[in-house]
Amino acid sequence: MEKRVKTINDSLVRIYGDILWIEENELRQSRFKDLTIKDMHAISAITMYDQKTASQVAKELHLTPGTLTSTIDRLEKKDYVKRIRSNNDRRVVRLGLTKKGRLMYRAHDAFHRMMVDSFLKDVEPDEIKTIEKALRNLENFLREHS
Amino acid sequence: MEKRVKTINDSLVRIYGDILWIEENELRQSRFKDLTIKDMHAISAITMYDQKTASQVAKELHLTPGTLTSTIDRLEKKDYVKRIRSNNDRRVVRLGLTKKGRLMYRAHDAFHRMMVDSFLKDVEPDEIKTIEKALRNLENFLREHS
DNA sequence: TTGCTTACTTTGATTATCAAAGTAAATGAG
DNA sequence: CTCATTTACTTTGATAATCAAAGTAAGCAA
Repeated sequence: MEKRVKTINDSLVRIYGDILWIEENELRQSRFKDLTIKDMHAISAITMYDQKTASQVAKELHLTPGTLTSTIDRLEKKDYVKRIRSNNDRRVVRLGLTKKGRLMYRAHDAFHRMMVDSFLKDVEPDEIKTIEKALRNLENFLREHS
Repeated sequence: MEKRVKTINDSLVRIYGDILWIEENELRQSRFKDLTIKDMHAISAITMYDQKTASQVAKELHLTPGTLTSTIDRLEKKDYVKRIRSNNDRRVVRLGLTKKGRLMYRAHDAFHRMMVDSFLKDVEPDEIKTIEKALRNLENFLREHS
């Protein structure tokens, strides 16, 4: 592998591996000790805003419907998430966050904001375009392969 | 969250979530169907080159010693990895790849190479410096938080 | 020699996950 | 309108990854 490509690859691999682990540690030291990172990412995917359906969230998280059901059971029991039966279609479960869930959501979002801010530290506005281009490239690559 | 930061964050989150899943699918269609992505990442961490110790690999993968032992048991049984008892210190297990393991390693590396190549498509040499800077920033941030 | 430390393995329990079967609501063809 | 089919989710039963803690065996130090 060309050296530059290899360096960037190694960096991406390290970052990828470390992020989950660091998020887990931050979580354990926070007031949300009763959650795993998977729980946190479920809360993050549900979001404060949309009232997505269970199927939508399952797809985003690449989980089977059964697994999502048990994830939601757990988060509902711990009072982070609530199920809202759709009135249009009584089969559909829409998902929302409780007050506690919204607190968690904001805390996680704040951590991500810090992470991205650090990522862009000393990066000039016109350089940001380069980064956005590269990320779009990668997303396109992943889309082609899925 | 500032709009630009939010866009980049969302992009990173999508990429993060999709990569594992896509690697898993590629794997299932390949000649290495008997491996999970976790197995693959263990093989990737062991590398073709270093003969790292079990402890080093466990640390890199953020696994406990016990979990690493069972991972290695599995990969040794499937003939991807071999244990090599150190002669200097008979407690130490050094890890190496078998022929099959090296094949897998190269295949996975090739996929990563494609991914990074796509990431850097249309990115000019001087723009690559920007990307390297941003990745260094992120690695420093993660180091501070671990 | 004896006690302490290190490197790994074993054990037992827990938990996330999936595939497949089940339930209940919506839809559509006749 | 009715019944077969599809859709959206839940339940069930099994499997596998993981961890903490205890165990083993080798090295080290006094």
